Amino acid sequence: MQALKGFKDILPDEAVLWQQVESTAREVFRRFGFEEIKVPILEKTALFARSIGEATDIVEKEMYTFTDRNGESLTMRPEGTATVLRAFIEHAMHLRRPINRLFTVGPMFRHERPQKGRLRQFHQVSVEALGADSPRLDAEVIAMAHQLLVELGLKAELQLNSLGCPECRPGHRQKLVAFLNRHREQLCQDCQRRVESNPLRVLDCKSANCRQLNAEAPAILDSLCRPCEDHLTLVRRDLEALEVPYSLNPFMVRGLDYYTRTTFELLTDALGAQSAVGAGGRYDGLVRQLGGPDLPGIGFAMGIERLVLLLQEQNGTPLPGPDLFLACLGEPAADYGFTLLQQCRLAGLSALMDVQGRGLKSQMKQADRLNSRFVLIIGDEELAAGQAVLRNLTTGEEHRVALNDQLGDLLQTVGGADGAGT
RNA sequence: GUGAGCGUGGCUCAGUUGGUUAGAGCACCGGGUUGUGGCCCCGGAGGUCGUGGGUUCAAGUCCCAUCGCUCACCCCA
Repeated sequence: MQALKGFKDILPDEAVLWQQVESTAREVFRRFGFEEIKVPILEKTALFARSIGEATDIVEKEMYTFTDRNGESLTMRPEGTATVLRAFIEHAMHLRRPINRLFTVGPMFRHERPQKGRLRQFHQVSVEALGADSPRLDAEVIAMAHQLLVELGLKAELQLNSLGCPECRPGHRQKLVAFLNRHREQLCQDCQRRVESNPLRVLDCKSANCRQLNAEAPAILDSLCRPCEDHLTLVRRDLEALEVPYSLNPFMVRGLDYYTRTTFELLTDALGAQSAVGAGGRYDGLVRQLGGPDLPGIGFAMGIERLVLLLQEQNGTPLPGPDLFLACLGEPAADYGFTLLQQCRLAGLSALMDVQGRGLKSQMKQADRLNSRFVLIIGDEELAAGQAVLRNLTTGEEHRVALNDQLGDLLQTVGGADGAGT
């Protein structure tokens, strides 16, 4: 038996990095006033079809969709925004406060061919700011995404674009399709197909020919209506004021249909073909489209696997070991040690001892392999004397501590050292 | 869905033109030190060579099929 293709076990060495990503995200988001919301991973299929777009690849061929015992079509969420918005609408959260700043963390599912940094079950931290169309909110959200990467010690390039709105986008699309059709023979196979299915995607093509042609293609930025243009200008002004570095990429496109105006991606060159560690944008018509009030919103998602891969490439973080290992010699000492072990744990220490009756040398070796900070050696003599030998495995220093009910010496030394030297 | 590469102990890999009991390093266990870890030395355990079939006196090695993994395309976090 083995895990399904594209599904992965996260072993302890790697789980440590996940904890680092998640706790850093929670801390940064907290400072920006974002609150956690926990939502189901299973929804009615229609929710995703309506929000992401019927004609997108995700909906057409990548969703884990099945019929449940009641005959209803259900889908394992392929992204986070639709679900959070459903919850937002269902609980009338817009009445709770004027702007809801929400985030959620958890698994997403897409039936794609697995690749480096891309799994069928992957995990995202997903952020949504709902209730205002102010460009300042865009800047705030983008700055927060940027800050999370900074605090994880990761470098990524922030690219910004605007996709316009229902007012100006159709005009641009028309101009673009006309242009592409005029130069159809110069496009690659894929792009010839894209002209029909998703003309914007042509702008994002990596083939040299297409890129060259794209440089002359009508840019969305030139077709923006006045309000959209002003919006972008103000977002840029705020990002500059906050000293968040970015570059404008007029060719950036999003895979989901619901985006309007501001879109952005956080890109790295360290993950092979999977260059995006995070991406997001504004989705002003989406809440209404899902049957809620006509409220604007902006959000982004970061891929946890991709962040962890980046962390792994940067440092080799050793697993933190226990605070204390009890090395006991003989049964009386082991019996005493076992109760002492419990006292240590109740007092807040991470503590372990051998349960297989092994020799001292072997126990010392175990303690070393576990990366334990201290070892307390207890034999018959120590029991009789009411004193045990406490050895610091980092420095090799030893001294005797009293074995009494208070454990004062022991807790002060081990607890007080607070991870130093490990 | 398309293309390419790779499957040998827990991990990383070696294995000559097919030729005896399939090796190494790391990790694991024991001993050298019967009460002291890391370094060193000695020993041990652990492998249906992904799976099935075929060719051959003989297959880890050649052929076919199949499964799995990886990378890339598509698309995307």
